[in-house]
Amino acid sequence: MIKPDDLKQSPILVSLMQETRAAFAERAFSRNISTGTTLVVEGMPAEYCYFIASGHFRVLHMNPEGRVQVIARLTPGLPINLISLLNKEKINLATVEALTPARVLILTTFDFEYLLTNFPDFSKVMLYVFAERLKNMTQLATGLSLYTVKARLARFLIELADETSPFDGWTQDEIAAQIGTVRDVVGRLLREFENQGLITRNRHRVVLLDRKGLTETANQID
Amino acid sequence: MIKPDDLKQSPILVSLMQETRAAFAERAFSRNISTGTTLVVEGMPAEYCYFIASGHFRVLHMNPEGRVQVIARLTPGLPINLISLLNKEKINLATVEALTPARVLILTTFDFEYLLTNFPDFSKVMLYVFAERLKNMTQLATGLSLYTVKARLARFLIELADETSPFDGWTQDEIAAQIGTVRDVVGRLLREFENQGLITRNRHRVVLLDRKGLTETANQID
DNA sequence: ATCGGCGTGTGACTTAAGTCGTATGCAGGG
DNA sequence: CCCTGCATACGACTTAAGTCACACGCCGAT
Repeated sequence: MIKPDDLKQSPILVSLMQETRAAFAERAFSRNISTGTTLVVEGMPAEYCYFIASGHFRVLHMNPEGRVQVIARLTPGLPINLISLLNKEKINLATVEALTPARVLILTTFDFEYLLTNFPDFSKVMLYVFAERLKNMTQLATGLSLYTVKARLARFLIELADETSPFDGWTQDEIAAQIGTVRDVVGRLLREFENQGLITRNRHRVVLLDRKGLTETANQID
Repeated sequence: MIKPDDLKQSPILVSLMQETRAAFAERAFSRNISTGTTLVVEGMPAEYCYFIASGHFRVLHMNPEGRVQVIARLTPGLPINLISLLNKEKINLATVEALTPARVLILTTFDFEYLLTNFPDFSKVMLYVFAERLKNMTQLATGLSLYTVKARLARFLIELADETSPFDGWTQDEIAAQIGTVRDVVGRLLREFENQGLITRNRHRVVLLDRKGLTETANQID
């Protein structure tokens, strides 16, 4: 059983009205997730949506070859699989995996729709969340199309450095899946950046040395 | 002055409640747009949002080189620039151009937010619109990252053939901007498809000959 | 009819990025 | 301690895709 006040932990749900949180808490149940668990599988019928109580997730697509593109990384508070529920086919549109131990609050499709229709502030908050995600997706798409891998990696490193809660499970494979390339290329470019004195690396952790220089390569087109 | 019943023309706004449409009509004003007009400029302060009464638009990004990536094509009923208004920086996140003569209904930021807070069905409808767009954006991004230009073009042609209201202003440049490549490459591949007997072309119009064959190349990874 | 602009056709060349093979290094479990 | 499994390092090779140069054809405006 979930207590309404527990939901105040969530940076998203906290902005709901008291009664909305109560209705949410009444219907949701919670579940613990261990690292690496696949919470949602693309192509399967969509039955639930989730709200992250704690932990990190990644949303991804895979092509027939097995190459992966990460669509989004989700942090506590954010919803999972809403879009699948809102699309009338009700099929999971992407795969979602836990990157850390995590806990999620689960709603059935039915309860989710109930909240949506009866608690206006709920759908309004979701709208803001979607706007944010749409912005990120746009950046991802335009990055992939209009900038080189080098520029995308430079951007990624800068954003990473600015992150408030640094996640440090970044393997080269992870980075590659994030910026839309393969491991080998990431390795090569990191070496190149290191030789140029833009970064240093010790123990799988990248440290920016020359932020301005990196910003330049992030905008380079040649 | 806009009459509430006019809004029933819009495939999106028609699903609002009578009173919501009335409130919308009371606040919106309308404007005619000629082909090629840039309605929204990326980077400028976001002051209005728009709802398409008639006509087609494209949403795009441009890199410093001038290469263009189309993010979305918008048809009657769909909103324009909502995401920019919902993001707290209130800066236009992309550029929007009219592809045909068009008419739009305009709301100020203030009125938009007013409708959002006071008419729950309004925000709920927008949520569905966003879900759809998020789905499209995801497809765009994963296509760019995980599939070849050839596969993307094949997909594009198939979708185009399935379109209900065929838009026929498709130059090779337009197609290129849509699928994330350049004119030359589109031309080359169309020729190749034609030689393989997958399509024919007469007078700037592409006709599918072998849908199954095209579907195959759409999924090819080699 | 002539002109000029736009969209297109087409080959030759360049290059960013992906692929492959093999080597090294570190870390945890038995 | 030694395996075994992951993550990384790095050079050689391949290729998809972008770039360049130039020619052609169509259409609307003068």
